[in-house]
Amino acid sequence: MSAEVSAFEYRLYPLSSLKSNQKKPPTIKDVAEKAGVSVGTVSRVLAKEVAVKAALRERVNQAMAELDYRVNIAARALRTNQIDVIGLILPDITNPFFSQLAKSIELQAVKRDHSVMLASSQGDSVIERSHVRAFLDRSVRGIVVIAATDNDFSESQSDVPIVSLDRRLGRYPLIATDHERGAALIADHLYGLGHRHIAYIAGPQDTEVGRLRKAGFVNRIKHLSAKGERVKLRIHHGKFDYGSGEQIARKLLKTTAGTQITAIAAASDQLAIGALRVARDLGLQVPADISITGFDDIDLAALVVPRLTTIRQQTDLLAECAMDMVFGSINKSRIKTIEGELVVRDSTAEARQ
Amino acid sequence: MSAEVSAFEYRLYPLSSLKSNQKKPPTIKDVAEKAGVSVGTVSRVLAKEVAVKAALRERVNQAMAELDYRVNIAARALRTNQIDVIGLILPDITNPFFSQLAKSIELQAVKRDHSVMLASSQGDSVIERSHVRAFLDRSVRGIVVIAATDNDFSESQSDVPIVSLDRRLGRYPLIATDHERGAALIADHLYGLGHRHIAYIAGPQDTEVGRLRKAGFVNRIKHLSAKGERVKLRIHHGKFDYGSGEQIARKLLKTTAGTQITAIAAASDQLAIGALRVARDLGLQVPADISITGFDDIDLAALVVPRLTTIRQQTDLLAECAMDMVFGSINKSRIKTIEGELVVRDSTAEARQ
DNA sequence: CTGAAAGCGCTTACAG
DNA sequence: CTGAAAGCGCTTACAG
Repeated sequence: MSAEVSAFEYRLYPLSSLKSNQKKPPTIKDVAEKAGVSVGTVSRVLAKEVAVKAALRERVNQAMAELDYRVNIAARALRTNQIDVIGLILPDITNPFFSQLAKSIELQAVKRDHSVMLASSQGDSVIERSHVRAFLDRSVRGIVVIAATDNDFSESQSDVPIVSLDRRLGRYPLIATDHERGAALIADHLYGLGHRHIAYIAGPQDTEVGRLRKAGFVNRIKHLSAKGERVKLRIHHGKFDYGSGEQIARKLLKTTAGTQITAIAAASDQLAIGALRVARDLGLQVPADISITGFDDIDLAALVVPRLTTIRQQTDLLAECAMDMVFGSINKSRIKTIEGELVVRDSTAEARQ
Repeated sequence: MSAEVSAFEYRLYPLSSLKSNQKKPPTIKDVAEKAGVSVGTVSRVLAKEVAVKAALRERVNQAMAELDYRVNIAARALRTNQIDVIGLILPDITNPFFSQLAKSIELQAVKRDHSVMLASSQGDSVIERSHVRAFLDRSVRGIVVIAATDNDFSESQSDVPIVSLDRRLGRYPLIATDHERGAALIADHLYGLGHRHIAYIAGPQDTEVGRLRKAGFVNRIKHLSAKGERVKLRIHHGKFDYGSGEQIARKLLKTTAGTQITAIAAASDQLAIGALRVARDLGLQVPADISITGFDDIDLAALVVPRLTTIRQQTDLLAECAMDMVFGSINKSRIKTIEGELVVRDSTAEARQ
């Protein structure tokens, strides 16, 4: 009895149909049959080749519509060694600036009928390297990487275009904001407001970004110092995150030397926001007692209290240039620089006396 | 003369080698030859099948190492109708809570040797739908979606597991925080601090999350009202973003009724942070004059001034459960709920008299 | 346990 | 302009 039941059930749901109880999706062959043409012709219609007679094209399109045909991407990839995917590698999607960049990249990719694969390096260039290889294995159309750290990374010669964005990867082309000049704009701004005791919270010096922003700021301050009033500049180093900002600002503002400081220039908005929070904790008014500046202009910069004076990076433009370079000619230039823009908000004011 | 030169150049760089001047990557066939076995055996070693003699396995592994062999993913995908990719669809990667979730998902995927493809729906369920189809076309291993809005979405029956995370997609299984209970915890907290004039800033009511959090909060307040002191509750509706919080709080606090309010409970941290900023603009001290609460516990919640009292969502656990469900048995439960946790920080205090 | 062979669904020279 | 056919690099019954 029980055997009978189970046999009956088996008849109803044979194993093969359990695993996939929908019919197999139609292939190019089905379309060809239905339209009464060869598979080659279907493929040509698919590829939007012009050299197909309108009548045939029409029949093929109709057949595809009727069958709800969808091209098999794996088969195409196997033939062409290429898929419509852009690989994006970044240190941490949680970083608001990177997530803005990721959004822009995705937008650009969709605009070109591509998808994006996302991989986090967690700031580790070994992981980063393995992600690059993995993307290459997948025959992606191109790879965009926001590099973890400086390194001499270089994959064995490959057809796949690799470009770095914001933070340089090895000798690959780079699209980035002019960090040096942006930092100089901040220096000018603070100097113009009469600040002569300034602390600079630098980003990590094992990244080009960190070094460039610091150099841009410091050199500009030196320049101004040389031809005008002298500036006392203290420099501290951290990462780019909130925590570093908090930690460094706390240490800084508690020293006696720290009490003389009238402005803190931070190498990133996150650092600046961390500093903002410390200032508040210590009962300092921003900007009345102390001015604070950032870099990046993440969404949050306009929302913190007080709103942050910073350098705006044009993420949309950066992403667009990166993708242009991926899809563009072979003759890629080494580096493409985008201007940052000084955005003056409420966190800076004239230096207190 | 010029013809000669060009012929010479052509000889040096025939077109085919210009396009790809690296040698073709080795295939399973090359490995088989080198190891002196059949391609079938190589494939079996690749698949880590145990039923391969150690001696052969050894030879194959050696050959693969020497040739630096890498499996062709497209070919495998064509055969198996499956790739080691998880599709992740979310409304906006820029939303800090979603980006935290995305990070956790990617971590989980890597742990299972999968990659993630990212697609933004921009809160539009038509785009969302097309992304689902696109992922299905790619034969991804599974799809995780943070739904744009409520809708009765349902793809034609498919082998590919689809699960929704945080925000429900159609009738697909959902992994989410217990929003209702979380909101009730906030209600208890505020009531316990003596707040009797409360404003609730609700999230969009065309999302289940928005409705559940509101219901959880409102019902709990009603319950407390019924058996204790009465609470005056005002409800306003917005989106989940900073801007809505700012806008609603501003309107709210400027009314005469608004001045009686001693607490604002917001349906998200972003709304709460927007409200925080308005309170500050209007010269209100938080929490002395007014308490403000959020929901999510994004990184930022612990960094704003004052630090935000909120409900912590366990993003790692949410992501893990979602991936367990993707990779898990066929017998998926409709819904899996994770507890939220009340995190009391500095933005709430006893109600002013 | 292993090999020979079929076949996944496309694209693309090659003829005509 | 179109068709017939080869082949991309794998996996997997099927024998043995």
